[in-house]
Amino acid sequence: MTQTHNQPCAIAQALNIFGDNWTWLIIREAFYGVSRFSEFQRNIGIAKNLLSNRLSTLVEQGIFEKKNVGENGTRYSYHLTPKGAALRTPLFAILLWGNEYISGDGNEAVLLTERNTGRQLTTMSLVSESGEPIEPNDVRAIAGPGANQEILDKFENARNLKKQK
Amino acid sequence: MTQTHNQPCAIAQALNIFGDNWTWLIIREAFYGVSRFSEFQRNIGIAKNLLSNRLSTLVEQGIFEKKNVGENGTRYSYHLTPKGAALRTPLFAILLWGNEYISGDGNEAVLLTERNTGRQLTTMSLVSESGEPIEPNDVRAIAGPGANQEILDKFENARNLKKQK
DNA sequence: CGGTATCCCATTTGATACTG
DNA sequence: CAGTATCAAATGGGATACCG
Repeated sequence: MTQTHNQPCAIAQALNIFGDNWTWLIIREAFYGVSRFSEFQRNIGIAKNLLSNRLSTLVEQGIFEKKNVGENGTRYSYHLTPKGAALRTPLFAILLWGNEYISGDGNEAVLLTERNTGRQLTTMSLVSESGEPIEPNDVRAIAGPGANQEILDKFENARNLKKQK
Repeated sequence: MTQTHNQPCAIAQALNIFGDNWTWLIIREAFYGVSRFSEFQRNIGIAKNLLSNRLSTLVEQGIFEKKNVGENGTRYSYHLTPKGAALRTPLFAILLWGNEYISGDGNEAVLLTERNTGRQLTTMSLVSESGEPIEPNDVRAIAGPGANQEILDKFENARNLKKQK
């Protein structure tokens, strides 16, 4: 698509930013410590003009911060803002899913581990206010304060579908 | 891009499937209980040929299961497989990020709640083997058994970058 | 209903060249 | 180094028509 939708659902909104694969890969590289234009380019294998576009958008969106680090103004670094760093959660979620369902056990190219124990981490979960992990079945999606009629209808419809069962 | 990369990293692999926004939206709809071709089409506003393509790919990938539910073979339903249902984690992660950093507090179109208490869920976390949520700073990404030289280099490089600080 | 086939247009892409 | 400019080629997009 590439074309923007205007659904109020945050998923659709977020996808307007991250619909492009390059963008995810750029952010992944940032988590690995990459901050320079040429490094992104080399590691990802992206064309310069595309990288330039994507980085500009990400800076506009407040996900990266561009700093001048050159002695004479010819070098820049791109670092994740808090907003950008918060993308670690979706990114890790995708990684764990891919490890389990694409790579498969024993073939993972990248693993997540607990720093202290070195143990592998394979599970990600919603956490309650009291700090307890919540089972997927105990989670409900509901319409929020920013919902429009379309979303209200959708949840109404979802309720009806469940009743029919 | 659309073009497939062949990096072994599970993120890149997963993006080969989900690089397309339509795909995420289709899966989102599936979580809302949608299972029919025409419903997907109407709710997402996607062209028929595109929907057909995307669904075919998703069935091939083992994310949806296509069942014949028609009396005379003219009706089908698409349901998430366990592999597909596991995408709830990345999807929720994206939703929470979008709620916090795009919609903002009080403007969320869709919220996640705990079924029993009705309390809003805003946090997602990696969970240790012993069932404890892990802080982001306590997580390390390391090269796994399926890593190639490129990935090993990347982590080597990341270590060097940290030492410099 | 659940698609497939076809067409045409807008966009995206990557390569190359160029610049401060 | 960190881009911008340009451009031909490929791709993705939606609309329409058609089918079992």
